[in-house]
Amino acid sequence: MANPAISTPLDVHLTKHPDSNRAIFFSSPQLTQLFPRRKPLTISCSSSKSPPKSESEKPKSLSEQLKPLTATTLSDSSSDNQTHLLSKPKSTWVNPSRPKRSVLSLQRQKKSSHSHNPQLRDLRRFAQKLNSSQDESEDAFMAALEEIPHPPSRENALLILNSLKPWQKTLLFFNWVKTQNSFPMETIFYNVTMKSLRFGRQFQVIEELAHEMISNGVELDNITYSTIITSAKRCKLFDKAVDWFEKMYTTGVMPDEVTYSAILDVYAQLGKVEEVLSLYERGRASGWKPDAITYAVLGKMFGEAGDFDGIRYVLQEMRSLGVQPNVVVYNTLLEAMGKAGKPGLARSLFEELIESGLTPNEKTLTALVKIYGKARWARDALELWDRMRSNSWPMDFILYNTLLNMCADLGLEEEAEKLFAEMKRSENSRPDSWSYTAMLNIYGSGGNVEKAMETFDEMSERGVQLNVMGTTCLIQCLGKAKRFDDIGRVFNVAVEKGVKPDDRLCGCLLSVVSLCENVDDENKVLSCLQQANPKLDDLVKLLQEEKPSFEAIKDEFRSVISNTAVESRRPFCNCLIDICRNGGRHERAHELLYLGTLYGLYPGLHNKTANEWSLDVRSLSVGAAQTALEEWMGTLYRIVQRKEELPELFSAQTGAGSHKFAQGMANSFASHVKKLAAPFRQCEDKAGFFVATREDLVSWVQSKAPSVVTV
DNA sequence: GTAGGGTTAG
Repeated sequence: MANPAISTPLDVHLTKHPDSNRAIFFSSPQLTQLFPRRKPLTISCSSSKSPPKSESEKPKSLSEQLKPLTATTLSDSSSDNQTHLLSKPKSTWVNPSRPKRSVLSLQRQKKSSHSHNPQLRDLRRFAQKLNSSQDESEDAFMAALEEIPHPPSRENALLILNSLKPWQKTLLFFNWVKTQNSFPMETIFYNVTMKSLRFGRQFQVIEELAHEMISNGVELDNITYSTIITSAKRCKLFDKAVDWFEKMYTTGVMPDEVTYSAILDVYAQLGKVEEVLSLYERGRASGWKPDAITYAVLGKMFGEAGDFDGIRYVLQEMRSLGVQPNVVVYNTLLEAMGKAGKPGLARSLFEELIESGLTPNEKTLTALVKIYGKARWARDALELWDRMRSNSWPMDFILYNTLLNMCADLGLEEEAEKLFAEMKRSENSRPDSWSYTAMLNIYGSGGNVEKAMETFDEMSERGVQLNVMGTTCLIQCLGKAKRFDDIGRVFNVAVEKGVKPDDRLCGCLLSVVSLCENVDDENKVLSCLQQANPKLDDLVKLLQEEKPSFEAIKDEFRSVISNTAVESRRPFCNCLIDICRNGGRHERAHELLYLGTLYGLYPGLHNKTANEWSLDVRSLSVGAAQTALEEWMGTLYRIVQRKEELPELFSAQTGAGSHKFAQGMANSFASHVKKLAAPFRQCEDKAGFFVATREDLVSWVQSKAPSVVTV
């Protein structure tokens, strides 16, 4: 029976794009030729058709105009009004003789400038007093209001309203001013109050105020609408944000660029890329020259989608319009490059930022450090680190922690220790739970069990909260050192401190089970697993029994796997296979590999072309890889015997392991190949790549008894 | 937090 949870697609091969392109965007038009054009978007604009005269003269509401764009979208490619948005941004769909109706006002709403208030200091101080009052009750606040130093004139009231927080106090003051009846409540009072409510994520109250404005005939302006829209956005009420955006058109208020880019961000966060682009294009066609913030919104959207072509498009648009990115835009685009897997282009973009005379901030550097760490670009990471110090670029504790994580990614233990000590000495960047976790990760993956345990003890002494990732790193490290008693202790401390075991921790316990050499140790670890995930523990015990039928295993396996986070499913299966092999249950290991394959945990394990069949075991554990090799050799043996057609070349890939601490998968695989006397040879120029020719394979089959290769 | 839009960590 198909289990929907099991058929969830797995992201198996985290394809890396090891680009090292140093081309700089704003100065290299050739770069555009290196990449394929983005798939053109098609758009059907009902409003761009030539409508009958009478209808074209009738003003169409902007909401109506936008509808085909935002709601019915852009899929109707049969329309002859289709436009290739991205490949031809300034295309012919705007008929100059009949200019399209504007979708936004090119003039940004002006803010009133307030004149100097001689009572400013008094009023500020009074507002501070209201803010800092310990008694949060309404009565206390109302009593404190009695002491207002000057009468609440329009200007005075506005000044106080602007300085109040949190939102409860702002709202109380706003309502109090209303009861004073000294002057009519204008839009600006609502706007200021709504802003405070937005900090408190009080969308419902904001909406009530908006309705009050409507019923009292107070004008809602662009500032009101943009505040409402961004409040809804912050509360993830995207439907509400869109509703209010449409409401402004129907009530005849034209958005300016601030409101417009706010709504672009709403659609961007909804992942509605095509809608964002059509709105963007409509704005452009109205004569809008977007500012850097708009491009930050677009850049982030493409980054979230991992859409490198889209990021490139953003850069091209900015360049062609002469919009100079600011640091925030660069930061967003750097993040986006990271998510699109383009470390080389991120590096170029960073150099461009420097050349443009901007100074990177903490977020810039955090983004880049993270990218270099994940790409395992040690040289670039260390070079960047040097530059950070020599230029005294700003640091904060997130950047410190990101640097520590980078050290973990690159296996830079000494550098991490220096950094960690520096954090301890610092004023504002004391090591927190993240920092300690990074250290546990570094010591754990480096196999430095003594220091990992010292770190663990230090955390207890300093009252730093242990989290599930730290626990996992520690247990993994203790497992490799075969310190099974300590595993039980660490596990119990973690649970006592409120750590909730997740699937990664269970996978880690499972991998430790596979390292145990006797039943005593195994039971120590299994008792942890029993607490963390009883069903998984049951499955391990079932696999160790003599009797269970394949059907029984299949049922239990499916039940466990379907309740497991997608990214932990393959690791679970790998460990279960290892446990079976270690216990001498090879047949059961083959059954598990079969089940894993059946449930889609090993896509891409086998690849066939006319000339080459290959086995890719890079995402398997050592035991699972051996099982897969045996299985494959058995299959090939039978195919040779049946004299079926074979390709010229056979290959197996173990990967060379770019990580400093990566297990020697290639070595184990090589020795297993030798044990089977299989005809695979590791390529001298390509580590982790094994090949055999058809001739090798056929002569090997002819020289072997079936029992050698079949399990 | 100068009435409104955009950016940092397993």
